[in-house]
Amino acid sequence: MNQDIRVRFAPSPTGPLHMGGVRTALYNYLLARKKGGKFILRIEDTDQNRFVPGAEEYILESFRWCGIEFDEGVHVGGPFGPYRQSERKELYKQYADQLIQSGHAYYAFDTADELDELRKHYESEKKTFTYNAESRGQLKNSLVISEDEVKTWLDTGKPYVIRFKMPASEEVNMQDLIRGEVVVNTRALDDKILFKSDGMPTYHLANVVDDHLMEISHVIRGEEWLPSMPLHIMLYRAFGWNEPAFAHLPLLLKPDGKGKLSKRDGDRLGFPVFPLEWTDPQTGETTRGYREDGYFPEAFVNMLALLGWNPGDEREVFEMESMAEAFSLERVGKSGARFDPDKARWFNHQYMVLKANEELTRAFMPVLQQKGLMVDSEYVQQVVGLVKERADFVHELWDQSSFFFVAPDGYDEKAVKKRWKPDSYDQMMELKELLVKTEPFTAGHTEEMVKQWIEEKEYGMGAVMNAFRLLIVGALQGPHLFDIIALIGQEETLMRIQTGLHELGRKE
RNA sequence: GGUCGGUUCGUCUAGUCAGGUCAGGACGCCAGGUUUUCAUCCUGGUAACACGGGUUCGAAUCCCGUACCGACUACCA
Repeated sequence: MNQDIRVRFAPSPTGPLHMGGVRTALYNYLLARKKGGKFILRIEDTDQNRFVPGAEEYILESFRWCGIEFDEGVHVGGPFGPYRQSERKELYKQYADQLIQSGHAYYAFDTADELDELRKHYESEKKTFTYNAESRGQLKNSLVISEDEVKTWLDTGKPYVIRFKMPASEEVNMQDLIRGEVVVNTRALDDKILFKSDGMPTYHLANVVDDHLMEISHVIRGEEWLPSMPLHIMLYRAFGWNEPAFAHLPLLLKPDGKGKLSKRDGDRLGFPVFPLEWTDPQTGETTRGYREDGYFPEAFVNMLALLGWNPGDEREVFEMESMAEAFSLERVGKSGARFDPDKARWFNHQYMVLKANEELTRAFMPVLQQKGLMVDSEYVQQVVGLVKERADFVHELWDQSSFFFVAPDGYDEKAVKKRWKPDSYDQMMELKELLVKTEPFTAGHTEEMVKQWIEEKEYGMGAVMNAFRLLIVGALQGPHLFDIIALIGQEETLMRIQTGLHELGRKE
């Protein structure tokens, strides 16, 4: 039984893709990559009322950004298409009919309003209405109505749905790759609608039919689907089809409190919940995304992968390739994983340090241009190399490096108080004289010269260097000072000293 | 309410299937070190087996119960 691995991610285009959904897709993708299988994107748009324009494009763009690629799907095609359920509409009816034929399903003519009414009535008596073996005998369906009348109603176009005839009491034994054996008695289940009165299948039918037709080997999805696994299993059995393997992933939980991670948590705690920025076409409301917040896709994906899965060793920073290599469903945890924004930031920092200066420069150039700075990218690369390990995001680079591009427009008050001493003025004056004649103006050489001079004059290293830094940077921060002056150059260095001398003056 | 699932440091987790290292790593936090500054970095520290029974020489690990948490319970997916 060396069956080919075929997995799918099947979102419904009802809005932006939640990061939990991205993780689900990622695990599917990783398994496919690991096993040399196929990864399929299927759009589950059987609910016409919930269709949101732009959502499908958003989903595609999200995966493109994340570096998650599909072998088959709406956008790339494939031998099992179409991959959009609305385009497969004609397919489903025959399968629903097949189930009616075999006695596993039946027509039901109760209207949504009637059922609502019934539910309310039950609720008022503190009971729960369930459309099941117990109640179906009292309702309007082909199990109680005469065959002739059913035929007449059908012929006259009376709205109907097709429901699954759930056995009254039967143990369903199921195997979940993550949770092991799960047993449910059908008495706790209801006669789920398989085919809606609008002519579309529900998720349950479409999902099972498509997974079968597309020869899906593993259904890997969120834990919220666990309760409907028995129905799906029953469906496979009713059709007489082989069941795929199932794996229900643990939920992504909010950083604080309880419950699954929601958009509101992100708004409340200040982090994105979606991969990309999303603007609601209805309200115009915009929701932030990881991409726009400055996360590297590699970091986002890496962080997500480790939420619920680990390689079994102590590696944490993974590129997609090695992640796929190390991935296995056996190492996916059972319990919900709380999202930690701090750790997400840490992951981004790891990639910041890892990234080539060229790549960071490409990302940083637009920031510089926006500030009206025309700088050589060779120069920026050197700057980035010096400061990247001090930042978590590209947009933090400016704060760490502004003094490489513009002279200080003021001097940090506290720093002045602490480091601009009565001796400083004369010492800096001397330093300027020294630097005028220092040649070549490299980091190594200037450092050598300055340190030698400090020693000869028996000035305090700390006193001189801090005052010097203050004049060059405007504050007591930044990388190695001799690296800074070497980059900005001799002329600029001398100018900044001159300006600083003038601005700060001699302290009495 | 019912059904199903889950429970190791504050957080992500290793260890559980094949009982036996002071329960390991990472994030965060704290302290120290390196440094001309800040940051990075390095070193160290902090801190957990939900609870109660049982089986056993020995239980985070096996069994039972309890508690707590969550998901689901639509002509939504």
